[in-house]
Amino acid sequence: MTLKQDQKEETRRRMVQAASQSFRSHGYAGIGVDGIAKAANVTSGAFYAHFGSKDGAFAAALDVGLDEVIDAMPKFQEKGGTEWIKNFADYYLGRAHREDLACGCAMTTLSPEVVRTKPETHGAYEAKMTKIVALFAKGLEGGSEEERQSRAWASLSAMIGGLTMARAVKTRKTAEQIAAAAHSTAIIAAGKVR
Amino acid sequence: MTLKQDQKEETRRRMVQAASQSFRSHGYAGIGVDGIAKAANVTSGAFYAHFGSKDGAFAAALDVGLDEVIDAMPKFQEKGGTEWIKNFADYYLGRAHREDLACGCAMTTLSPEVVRTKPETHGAYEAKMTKIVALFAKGLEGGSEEERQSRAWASLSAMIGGLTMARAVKTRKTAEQIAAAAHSTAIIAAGKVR
DNA sequence: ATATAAAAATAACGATCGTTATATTAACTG
DNA sequence: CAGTTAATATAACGATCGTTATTTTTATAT
Repeated sequence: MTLKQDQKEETRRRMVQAASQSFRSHGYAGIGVDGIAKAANVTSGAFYAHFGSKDGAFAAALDVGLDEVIDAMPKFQEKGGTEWIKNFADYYLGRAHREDLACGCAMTTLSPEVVRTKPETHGAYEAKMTKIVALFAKGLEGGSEEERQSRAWASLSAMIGGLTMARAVKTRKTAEQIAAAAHSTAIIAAGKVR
Repeated sequence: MTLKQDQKEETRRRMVQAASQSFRSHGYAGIGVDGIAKAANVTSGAFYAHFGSKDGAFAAALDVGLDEVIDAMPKFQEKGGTEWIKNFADYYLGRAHREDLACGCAMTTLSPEVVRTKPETHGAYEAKMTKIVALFAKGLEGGSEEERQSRAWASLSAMIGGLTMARAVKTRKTAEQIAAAAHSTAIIAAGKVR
């Protein structure tokens, strides 16, 4: 690994991070290539050398964003049992996460953008989300694998929808009402109540 | 009501509808003023005469979008009882709604955009959503008013989150798995299981 | 040290961005 | 019918859009 390769890798890391935060904060169309490049302390030249297109940068940001979830899931679950889901929901719907768009979970910030991307990106999204749901389901008990995955989808739905509304609302009071409701349902949905 | 006023009203109606569909389809930053004006068969001149700014058009689109939900809610509930929620979830997570972004419910398509708007729009969003939840809760049974509203938030969370993911995924098979899971949880959340 | 390679910066492209100012059209009032 | 007013169209603004081509910089290999 030569020095030049190191620097290139470092530059790419910074650019992916800048793209990631920018797309989450401002949406796909809400930030420009120059803006992302500037946030990474490079210029558009480096941007296109690494990503090829704005679409490409979004795909990369989505990829690492969902990988963050994939990496985090086992850490929540490492103690065994099913109490991890409470900790997960605590974090996901808690104030810190609610009030940080730039570093907010990609499932909530980027999913609404994926709808408008090219089919290729749809496919990558589905693959990663399926992986996330499989990991989520691994931390659930009872029922068949298919049932557990269904409960995982349901629990994630509640958290993502709740987080989205809680963020859109003006007062913290209402945001917390929404978060509490979604929190409760996310946990129930994950359990075997059906 | 003079002819001129009639025409102005008609123009505004077309523009609000164009803004509504455009913002839902492409997101706030994904469509330009000229694009919206063209979709309404007018020019940017008429746009600014009516809305004052692009922000203003978004606020108007959000307003009518959430009013659509407010208007629809009593229609679902008119027969009394709680079975209406199944019909609501059927529609909300069904294929037709999943595959129509432009006419898709504003709660799902516009909420992620509201996060980035000015405080004023946040406030309008909260007011309308609170109204929607109150109407939703009116169709639920058991528990206090506060509990019923909490269940309404929870049920909406599941539907919105589920719809968002179902739309982002590539294959219909997976979309339907997500929709089914969210559907089930939306109904359970609306009932008094907690 | 010099030549070669790659990485990033710079400059420029036409297109579109949101917005303002002005001009044109058409309906209302007398 | 003439004059006024309101609604919409037109034209233009500087800024930014995504992208390509070229130039500069810098590290590696000879």
